[in-house]
Amino acid sequence: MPLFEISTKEQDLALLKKSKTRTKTTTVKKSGGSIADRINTIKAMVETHLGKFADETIIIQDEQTLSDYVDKCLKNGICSIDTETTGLDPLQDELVGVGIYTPGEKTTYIPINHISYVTGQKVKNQLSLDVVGKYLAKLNADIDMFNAAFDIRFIKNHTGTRLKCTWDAYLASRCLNENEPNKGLKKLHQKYILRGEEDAFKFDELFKGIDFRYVPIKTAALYAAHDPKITWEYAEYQRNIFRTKENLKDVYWVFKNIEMPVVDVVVDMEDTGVEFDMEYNAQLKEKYHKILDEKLEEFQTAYHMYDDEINAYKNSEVISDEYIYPDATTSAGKKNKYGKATGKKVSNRVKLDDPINIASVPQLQALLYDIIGLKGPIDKKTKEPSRSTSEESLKANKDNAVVKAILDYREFATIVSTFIDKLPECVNPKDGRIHCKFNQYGADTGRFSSQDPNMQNIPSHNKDIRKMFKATDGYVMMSADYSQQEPKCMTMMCQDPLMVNAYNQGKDLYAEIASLSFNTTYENCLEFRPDGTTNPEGKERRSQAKSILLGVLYGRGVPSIAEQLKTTTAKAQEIKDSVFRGFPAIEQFEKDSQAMAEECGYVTTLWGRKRRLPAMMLPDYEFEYIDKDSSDPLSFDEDGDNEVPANIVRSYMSKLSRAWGKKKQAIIAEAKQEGIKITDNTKNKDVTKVVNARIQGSAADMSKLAMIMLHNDEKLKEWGFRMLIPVHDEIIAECPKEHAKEVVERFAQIMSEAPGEKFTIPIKCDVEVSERWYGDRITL
DNA sequence: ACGCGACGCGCC
DNA sequence: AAAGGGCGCGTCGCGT
Repeated sequence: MPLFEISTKEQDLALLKKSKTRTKTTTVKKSGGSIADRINTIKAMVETHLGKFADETIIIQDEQTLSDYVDKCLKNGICSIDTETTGLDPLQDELVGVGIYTPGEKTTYIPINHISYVTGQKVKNQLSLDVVGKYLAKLNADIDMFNAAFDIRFIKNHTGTRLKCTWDAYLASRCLNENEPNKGLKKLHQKYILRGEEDAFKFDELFKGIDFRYVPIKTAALYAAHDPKITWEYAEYQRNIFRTKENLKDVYWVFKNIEMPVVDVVVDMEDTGVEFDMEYNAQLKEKYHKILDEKLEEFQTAYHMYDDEINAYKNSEVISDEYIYPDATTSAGKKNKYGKATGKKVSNRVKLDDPINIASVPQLQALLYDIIGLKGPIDKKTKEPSRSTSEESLKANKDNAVVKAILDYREFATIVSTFIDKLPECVNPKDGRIHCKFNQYGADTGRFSSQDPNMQNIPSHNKDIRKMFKATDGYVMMSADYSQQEPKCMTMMCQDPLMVNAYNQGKDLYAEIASLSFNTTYENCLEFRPDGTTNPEGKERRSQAKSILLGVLYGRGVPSIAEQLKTTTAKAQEIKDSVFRGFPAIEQFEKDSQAMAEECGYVTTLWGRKRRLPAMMLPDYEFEYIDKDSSDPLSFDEDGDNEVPANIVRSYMSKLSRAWGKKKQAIIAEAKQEGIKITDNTKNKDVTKVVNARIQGSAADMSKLAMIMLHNDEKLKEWGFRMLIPVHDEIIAECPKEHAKEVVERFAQIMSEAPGEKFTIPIKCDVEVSERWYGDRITL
C-alpha cells in the first residue's frame, strides 16, 4: 500500500465507487504541500469545526480508562463504535484507532497506531491492539455501527475480537428508504439529525491523501470520537421511526431478521475470499492476448481497404457540422453529417488515431458511418439511421469486413481486459486469494452487489474464466442454485392454483403454462418426447410461454417479447392473451401490484421488504391553466382558479390515452396553445419496475435467509463449510474434501428449507461439486 | 490530474 | 406506435 493514505468510514461508503482510484497512488505531494503543511491544515480545520467538542471528548490512553468506559457501556447496555484505518482493506490496511460512545457519557477515541510525522516513530501512550481487543471482547451490550461489516472485520483481524453488531445504521437506512441518495453517515446525520442547520464540512477533501496514522492524536480524537456519537444519534432516530410507524413493522422484521444476521455472513465471506490460480491465469493471458492481437490485426487489415476514404476524411474541409470531401473522385462534393455520439455537440471532425482505436466509439462511428458510409438500423426515436456501435446495431452490417472484425474483437476484448488482465491484480499477496467487497443491500431491490472485483459477473459462458477460481487445498468447491427461483416466487405471490399445482406435481412450469394456454397436452409442450427425440413444436410452445412469463416478470413490453420470439407484435399479444386467459392470477398479480404501487407509492416482497416507487402515485397527466397575466394578483389565487374543468380534462385524457410519441407531443402542444399546461408523468412512472421489484426482491430475501441458515448451521460449521460468493440465486461455497458428501446433502436441504412456510411448493436445489468454479463435476 | 457521463458488456 | 428489471466496471473523452 502507498504510504500516505487515509480512509475514514464515512468516506468508505460515500466514496464506495471511487475506492480504487483513491487507494492507488494518492500521495501527500500530489495533494499539495508537505506532510507538515497538510497536517497543520487538518489541525486547524478540525479545531475550527470540531473544537467545540473538545470538552466532551476523552482520549483513552490507559487500560483503566478503557475499562471504566467499557463498564459504562455495559451499564447502559448500548454503545456505538467506529474505526479509523489507513485504507479500505481490513486484511492489508492498518487499524489506527477506535471510537466508542455510550449515551450520556463523553465521546471517546482510543488511539492505537498513530505515528509522529516528524520522527516517523510510533507515538507514545497508545493502547495495544491486544489490550483494546481484550476490552472490546467484554462489550456484551447492544452495538450500533454504520456499515458494520467493515468495522467488525477491521477489529476482528487486528485485535482478534469479533464484535456483534445489533444495529447497522447503513442497513437500516437502506431498509427505511432505498432511494435515499445520501449513502454516507455524515450526510445522513446532517440531513436527518441536524436537519441541515449547520454546514456539512467536507472532511473527505481534508483528509484525502493523508495516512490517518500521521494525524496527531488530539486532532484525530476530535474528528474520530465524533463519529460513534453521530452513529448512535442517527440509529436512535431510526429506532424511533421504526417504533412509531406502524406500516414499517414488516420492514423492521426484514431489517432484524434478514439484514442484520447477514452482516456476519458477509464478514466471513469477505475475510475468506476465494483462491485464485495465478499460473492458470498466466496461461490464459498468453492464449487470449494472442487471439486478441490477431483480431486487432484483422480489423486493421479490413479498414485499410478504405485508406483512400480515410485520408479524404482526414483532409476534408470542415464546415460547421459538416465536411466536404475535397477529392471529387470519392464522394465528390457530397456533404455528410457526423459526430453526434452522445446526442450532444462533439468536435466537428473526429480525430482518428493511427491505427484507428478500435475501443473508441467516436472513431468507430466516423469510420463506419462517415467514411465507409454504412447505415445503422433506424433509431426508434429519431427515425434516423443509428450511429450506435453496439453489438446489436453492428449486426445490421455484419457482412462488412470491418464490422465483422469489430464484432470478433469485441467478443474477446471484455473478457481479456475485465477478467483475465484485471483479476490477478485483485489477489491479496498475503494469501493468494481474492477478497472482494459485498454490499448486501447494493441493489434497491434488496439484492447483493459485489465489487473490487465484481464476483457476480464473472463469465459463465466461457468456461476458462471461472476455472481461475479454485478450492483451497484439501477443499472442494460447490455451487448450489435455486432452479427457477423467480418464477417460483411469482407463483407464491400470485397464488395461482394452476401454477402451484404444476410445481407440486413436479412438472415443468413453462410447459404447463404452454399446455393450458394453447389447449394442448403437456407432452406437446416439452422439448423432448418420451423417447428422447426432440420435438420442435413443443420446444417452441414452451419457449413462448416462458417468454411471456419472464416478460411479465421483467416488465417487458409486448413488442420486445415479439422480437425475442421472432414473431410479430400482434402474434406476441395473442400469445400473451392466451397465457393470461389460462392463468388469470398472473394478470391479477400484475394489476394488484400496479394498484398497490399507485395507491401506496411502494410495493412489497413476500417477506415484507419495501421498494418505494413514489412516482407511481402521480396521475398520468396533470392539467393546469397557464397564467396569462402573471401581474394579475388573481392568477395566484390558490382556490382552484387554475383548475381545468373536468370535461376538458376528460376530453384530453381520452385523446392522450390513444396517442403515442409525436402524436402525444402534438396534443400537449395543442393544449399549450389553448393555455392549458399538460404535465406528462407517464414517462417517470416506474411501471416496469413494479412487478420485477416484488419478484426480484422476494428472491433476494429468500437467498439471504438461506445464507443465514447455512451460516448458523452447527453441522456445516463442524464440517468446515464456508460460503464464498452469493450470485443472486446461487451460492458458491467450499468445504474440506472429506466432508463433501454430507455437506452437499445438508447444503441442498437447507437451501430448500430456507423460505419456510411462505413457500408451499417444493424448492429443488442442485449442488455441483468440483475442484474449480465450474470445473469438471465431481461425483461423490 | 481527476471527476464524471456515456457507452458497451459481463452476470442473474 | 409501442421496447427490459437489477448490478459493477473498463474505456473514452469532455469538463474542470
